[in-house]
Amino acid sequence: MGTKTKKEPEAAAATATGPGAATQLTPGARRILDAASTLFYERGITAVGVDLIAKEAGTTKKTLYDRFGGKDALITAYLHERDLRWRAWLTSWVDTHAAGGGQSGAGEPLLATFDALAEWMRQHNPRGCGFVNAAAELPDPAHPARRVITEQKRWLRGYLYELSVAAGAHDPDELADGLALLHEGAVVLRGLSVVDDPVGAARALAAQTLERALTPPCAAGPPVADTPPHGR
Amino acid sequence: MGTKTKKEPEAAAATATGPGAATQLTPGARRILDAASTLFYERGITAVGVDLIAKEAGTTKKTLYDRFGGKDALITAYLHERDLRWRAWLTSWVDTHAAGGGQSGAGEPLLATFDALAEWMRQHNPRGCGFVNAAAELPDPAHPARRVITEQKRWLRGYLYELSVAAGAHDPDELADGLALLHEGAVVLRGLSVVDDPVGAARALAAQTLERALTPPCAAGPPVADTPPHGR
DNA sequence: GGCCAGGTAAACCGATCGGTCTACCTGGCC
DNA sequence: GGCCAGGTAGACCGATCGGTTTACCTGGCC
Repeated sequence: MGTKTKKEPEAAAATATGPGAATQLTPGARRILDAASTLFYERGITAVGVDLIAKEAGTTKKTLYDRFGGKDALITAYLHERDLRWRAWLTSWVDTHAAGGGQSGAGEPLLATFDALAEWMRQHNPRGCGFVNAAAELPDPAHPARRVITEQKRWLRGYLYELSVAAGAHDPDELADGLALLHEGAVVLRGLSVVDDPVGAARALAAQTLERALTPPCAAGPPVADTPPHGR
Repeated sequence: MGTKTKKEPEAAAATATGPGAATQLTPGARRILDAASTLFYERGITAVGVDLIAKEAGTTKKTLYDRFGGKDALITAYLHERDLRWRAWLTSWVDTHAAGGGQSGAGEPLLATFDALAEWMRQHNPRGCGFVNAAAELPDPAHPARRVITEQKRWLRGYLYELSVAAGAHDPDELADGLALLHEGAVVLRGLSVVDDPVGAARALAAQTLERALTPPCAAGPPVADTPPHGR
């Protein structure tokens, strides 16, 4: 094989590396990724074939394989970009909606994350969390997209932890875990018509939790044993 | 198309109707359903083909189609049986572990549901909730298995509601919603290595919530506005 | 003009998909 | 013995899967 310029699909850079790498894409690649994002989320990853993606994007499989290298890389790119969008959405929402004078105190940014989630889901989330769905369809732990999925969840927990510390929680780890639980639960229960307003319920429960987590531990906390019967 | 005895795959009864219908199955059908359950859960529904299921069960596709009628019905039967197992597990656990003198009061049965969940997942749940995963792979709302999925979630919420009423919660609806949220969140976050002990965290948060939900509303509740900024 | 990245069009590959079919064997029941 | 449900074995169907290949067109840049 000569030293020609072929080989190594360039968009592979968008799959695993730099944050802004997903921005500059060939027009064809852009349409492919957009089409793939919609189809993967709405119909499922394994249920959507590359032929359909290419057709829907108005291109051919050739372009798809030239730009992305394969379906797995395209899946990874889809999740990566979705992750970037969600992070940007959440942080900018929190920055704008909780920066001013929140009347409910230091926990305002943490509560705002639930409002951001509600609006995000209202706009583009009728089928639950794209990452949880993807994880369901990609059992292989070695699949490159798995890293993107776990990173997304880990980032949210980390973000909630930062906000918890900033809010002055006396156990930011516990608070972040609890709020992460509520986030995931709300996303899952939405779409499955079992709870009327899952995000609202999660926010209400979060407000209760916050109230307790932000008051000094000596204030009103009864000395209940918080260790479950079977320990650990 | 005479009036012969062919037609109408019998196991279709196990897909949509009666609760105990899944019990009496042909030996071959039993092996097929067992194999399908394992494969569907561990590798994903769309990723597993009927050929593999038949081979793994030591039968042929002929038997599979004779007994179940098609892949969709087999999927439905898989979810239905898993649902039955989970309900039996949860209720029997709560009955045996919370019937006696729970020292933490009337909320004991509700807390016990989290212990039941923890043990259930420890035994057979490395890949998250089979129903959530299935929902991710079956976008079509008309798919027969969707009914089983939503029924499973609805049942859990209903069960939590009953226990909440029995515990004397002054807002059993709100409590059931909150606990359902924690259940789902715990199941999702397990397997995605982001929180050390999701079920434990959920249980701890549930204990806090219970404490508040079971005390009279006039006790210590500050009159904070529980309406989010943007209402609803 | 030459070069080349980017793209379109379409044939092609082996494998697998869900599903059907014929043929034959077995054991129990009437 | 006849009948039949249940099962095994395996060929077969059209469609689609992920992926590769050849050929040709286009516009910009040197």
